Amino acid sequence: MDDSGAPVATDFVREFVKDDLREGRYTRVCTRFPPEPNGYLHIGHAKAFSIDFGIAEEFGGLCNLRFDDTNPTKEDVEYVDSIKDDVRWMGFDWDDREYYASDYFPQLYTWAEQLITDGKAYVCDLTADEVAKSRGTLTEPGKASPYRTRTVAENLDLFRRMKAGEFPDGARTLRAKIDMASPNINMRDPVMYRILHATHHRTGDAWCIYPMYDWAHGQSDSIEQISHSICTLEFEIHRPLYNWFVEQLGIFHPRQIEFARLNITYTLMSKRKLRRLVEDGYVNGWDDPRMPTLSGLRRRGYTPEAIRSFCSRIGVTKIDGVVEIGMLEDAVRDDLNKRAQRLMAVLRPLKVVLTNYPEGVTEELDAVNNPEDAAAGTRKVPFGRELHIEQEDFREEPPPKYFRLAPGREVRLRYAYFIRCEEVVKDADGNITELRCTYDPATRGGDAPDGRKVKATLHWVSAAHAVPVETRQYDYLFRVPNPEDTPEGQDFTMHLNPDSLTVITAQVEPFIETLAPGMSLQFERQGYFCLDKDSTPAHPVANRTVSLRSSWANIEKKMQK
RNA sequence: UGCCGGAUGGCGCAAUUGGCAGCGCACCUGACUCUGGAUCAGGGGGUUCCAGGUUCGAAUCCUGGUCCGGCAGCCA
Repeated sequence: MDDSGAPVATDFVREFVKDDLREGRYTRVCTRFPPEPNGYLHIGHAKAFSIDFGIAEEFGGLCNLRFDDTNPTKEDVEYVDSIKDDVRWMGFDWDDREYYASDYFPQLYTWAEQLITDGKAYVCDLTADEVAKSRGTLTEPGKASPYRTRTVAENLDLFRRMKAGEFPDGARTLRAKIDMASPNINMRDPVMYRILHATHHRTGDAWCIYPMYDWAHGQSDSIEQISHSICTLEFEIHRPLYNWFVEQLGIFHPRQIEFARLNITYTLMSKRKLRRLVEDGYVNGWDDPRMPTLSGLRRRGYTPEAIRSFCSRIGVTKIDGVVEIGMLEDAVRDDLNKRAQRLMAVLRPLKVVLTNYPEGVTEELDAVNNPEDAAAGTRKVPFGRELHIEQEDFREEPPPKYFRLAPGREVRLRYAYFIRCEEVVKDADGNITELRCTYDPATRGGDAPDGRKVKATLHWVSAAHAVPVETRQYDYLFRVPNPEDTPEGQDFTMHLNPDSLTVITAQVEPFIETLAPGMSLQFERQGYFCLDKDSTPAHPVANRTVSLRSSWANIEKKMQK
């Protein structure tokens, strides 16, 4: 139970940790988030580090940030910087415990020599192709490398010369001597070191041999005294290998627990494929608001609270499933509803002239900033004779259940007056260009003293005061729930949604000019927006985070069927 | 065909470890409302993968099967 008496969410990982503590396998909890700096973090990583940091915090332990930077050909400081920004933005703190697997290269090297000395590792001269062939298959055992029986002295000598740079890339590897017949292919003498004459973003040219992930990861955890090494399902089959290494070395033994990675409909969660979208120009960078990256979601207007809430709602299991994107959208709406500054913005303007309203007069009307938060106060909205309303808020021939404006009908303009549509003005082609309406001065503020009701309240903006704002309306990046499902010979790009971005210049009440970029907004009756980083006072730009729920949209959809 | 793992309403998860299968999202109905939003009240939807077994009683234990995912990088 927490302070409110509500049960604290638990899951199988937390239960394991609890058991370990109770049974004394570990005396304190230490976890880590171990990204490779080869791309930007996405919401799947947010799930992972919410578990890592969350569990550490709940059990009074610590969570380290460690960069698994063992492959210099794919990594870059740009990525380490973005990763730190994203984790911090999400509200997690690793204090000074910022570690790098590359810091452990010397220790790893020493341990490798120890395994050689113990006869548990050897230098192999087979090519990559030959290793692949001799590894066997899923159903047949592998064949021993002809170099498997080299003497300790020869192995040591060769390994030192590998390190000294005497051999070209790929010429030799250091391999663990385990079991070529193991049913677990990871145990068939896995490669520990490869020769790579590449400059590392941190260690420069100090090394020309680099540890494989499988050799580096478990020992890195061990060095940091990680009690619970929480990772995704695909590493489950590697666990016996990690255990083997720490046992041979006789060092601290972390417990690895695997959970299912996050999948969400209508998007992708693979760093490789996301990079492809960026590099081939399908999106405008890693922080494109259509991307499921944390930087993209941030720019889109998602808040850390919304993402954390989503992560806790989806839970942690070993079931490899797919979360409907509606869950994520519900989490942002829920959060933004409580915090977003309300504004009126007309996306597709329809001119309204109030024929009985004096010309050249401007009134200032009071509007509530956030009905969910009285502390947010009110603001003034200018009102005049000529207004814009939303095109879709008028129908010359209203269908059943359509409550909005129509000829002869009366509706309320939010925070303003009741108006009645008296005349529809059309151009030569029959397009509606203007509505001529009358207003009822007695309804100022939005209430009728005689108690009469209207069925609809419309948002509006004064034509004389409207500020043009570029709005970017985003739709799903893919047209299908599972973009990875493609016919033979095709790839996920075939499912890209050509309409994932629609730019519309909206007419917005002038209050928007006082707001800072990044602030959460709601354009009433439309959706949640936030001011983009491209926004300037002269040219405001707003991204649509997510539309508002709309029961009218559902009714319309059903009527079409 | 080998090994590892998984299976509970459409989706995500629970079920005090053998005791009336619940919750969130989605969906539907109604109330309320100056956002067709929010809120509130209610509703539909389950062969708990299948078949046997143990038991007064099985989502849970046992046996056998089915289906799905992962693993054959000098990637992580």
